[in-house]
Amino acid sequence: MSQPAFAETSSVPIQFVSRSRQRAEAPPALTTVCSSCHLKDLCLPCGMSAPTVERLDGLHFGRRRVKAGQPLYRAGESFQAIYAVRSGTFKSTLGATDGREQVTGFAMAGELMGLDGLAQGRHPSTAVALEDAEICAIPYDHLMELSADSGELQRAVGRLMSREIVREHSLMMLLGSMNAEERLAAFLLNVSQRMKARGWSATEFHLRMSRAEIGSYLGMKLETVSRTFSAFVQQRLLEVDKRHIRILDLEALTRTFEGRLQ
Amino acid sequence: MSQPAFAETSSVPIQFVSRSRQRAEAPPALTTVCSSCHLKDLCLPCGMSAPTVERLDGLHFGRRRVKAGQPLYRAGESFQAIYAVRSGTFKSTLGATDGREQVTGFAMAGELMGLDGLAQGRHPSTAVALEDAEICAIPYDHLMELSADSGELQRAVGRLMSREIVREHSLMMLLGSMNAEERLAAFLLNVSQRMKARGWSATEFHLRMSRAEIGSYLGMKLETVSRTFSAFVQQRLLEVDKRHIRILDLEALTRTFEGRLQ
DNA sequence: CGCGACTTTGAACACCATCAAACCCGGTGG
DNA sequence: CCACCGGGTTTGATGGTGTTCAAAGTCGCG
Repeated sequence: MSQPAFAETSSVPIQFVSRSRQRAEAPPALTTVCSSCHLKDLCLPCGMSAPTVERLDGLHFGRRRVKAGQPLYRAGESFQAIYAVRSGTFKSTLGATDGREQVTGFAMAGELMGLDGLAQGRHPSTAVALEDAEICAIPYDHLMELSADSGELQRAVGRLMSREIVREHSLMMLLGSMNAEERLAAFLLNVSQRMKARGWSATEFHLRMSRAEIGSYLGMKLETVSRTFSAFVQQRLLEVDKRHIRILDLEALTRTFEGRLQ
Repeated sequence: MSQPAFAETSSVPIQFVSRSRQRAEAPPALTTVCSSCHLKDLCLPCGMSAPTVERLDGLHFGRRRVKAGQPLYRAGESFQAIYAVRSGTFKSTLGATDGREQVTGFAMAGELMGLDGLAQGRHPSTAVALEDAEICAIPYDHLMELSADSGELQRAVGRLMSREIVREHSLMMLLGSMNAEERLAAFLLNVSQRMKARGWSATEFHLRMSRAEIGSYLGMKLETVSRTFSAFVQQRLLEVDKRHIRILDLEALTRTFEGRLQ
């Protein structure tokens, strides 16, 4: 574990811009307030009352761009902030000492990353952008200070962490008891729902990750992922053109793994 | 994995403090204070300063016995409290609508359960005692109130949840990329470490769970678990008599899955 | 154009699941 | 006392699913 902390991580330093400064002089592009963010119903403020969201505006979010293929943070780095995806897609990976690594999740706009770093004060995982992306860095200390004053905020943060646990539970279920078709169906339906929640089509979308990354996430080899896609095409459940997916029969796809999840 | 250093078990006797504020319907439930609990270095108070632990004493823990085979809580029940195991062993399971269920974890003395219920306000999983057991019920509302006053406590709770996320990450790695021998070796070494942290032998112990439960947890069938045990016996890594395990060669067992985890 | 990264498809094989039988052990009841 | 039962475990034989190895196709890009 020889991880030079910030050496190669980012060319662009995170900028923490206070809200007053922002009003006064800072370029508006670099700071954000939750209350006027278009992602507020998906992201950190989800489910909070308006006054509480305004409280969040006091947070000094730093915005940062991350180029495709670049890491947002790496395993071993000290934990300072959690991250909210503004645009783009990320993968989180856990590395083994023998070089193998496994994808533990994909994050889309409005989703949070880095909650796992809190346990040890260092990130155990690495987050890499799958396309050019933009994030909000939410300083954890500051978030804790704020939530000490607000029960609602405190609870919301707890719920977010709990939701992450629940998410991983379903993934364990998937990895522990589903076959290849069920796994891929579950994955596609999950992506479909998340696309829909973001106002995109639930039945036609572009995957940002490679077959190998999907396979790593689902616990199967890239060849098996590819074969399973082909099988779905043959069954007329999907149309697939490389990473472009069109779901032809959502119900049948759902039936493929019905009763297996939740 | 995260193993807090083990401190003296024998010394401090458990103190039960009866409280005047007790609900009418409640049985003469005993309450417990964290500061004098023999599990305090493993459990909720782990890593907290003495003053903060004393703050925790203000929590009205309910103690409860759970008989072998009985549920502590069931999927679907409303979430009120998180639970700390005082004695005994539990399994957490996630059920599928088709009746299949999967074990998502085992909890031993000092470990917490139920954190996943916070997300939706109901427990998504069921916790069942594998032997006669005793737990502390930690009312979540009350815990939140307390932690609003104490940054340290607030952080500790956050760390606990994060640790759960990290734990599940390792399990995903296991389920996603290990073969049968690696999985069982990882499981046995994990149990071994947890036994050791509780002052028991790291090399000889009694498993509380069946082959089927181990299999469910590790994503394999009970027959495969059994065969893998036999293979380890043949390799002179273990002695196995039903659920009684003696590890003969800890290093070799470690080598079996070296580099795969973390 | 040609290279590299990614994807698809085929063929053979390995590993684990499945089905089946036997065993062990404690508990119950004739 | 023994027979019987049920739950859990072990072991064998067989087959299926997904992996592995290999080759060829596609696409973007310098």
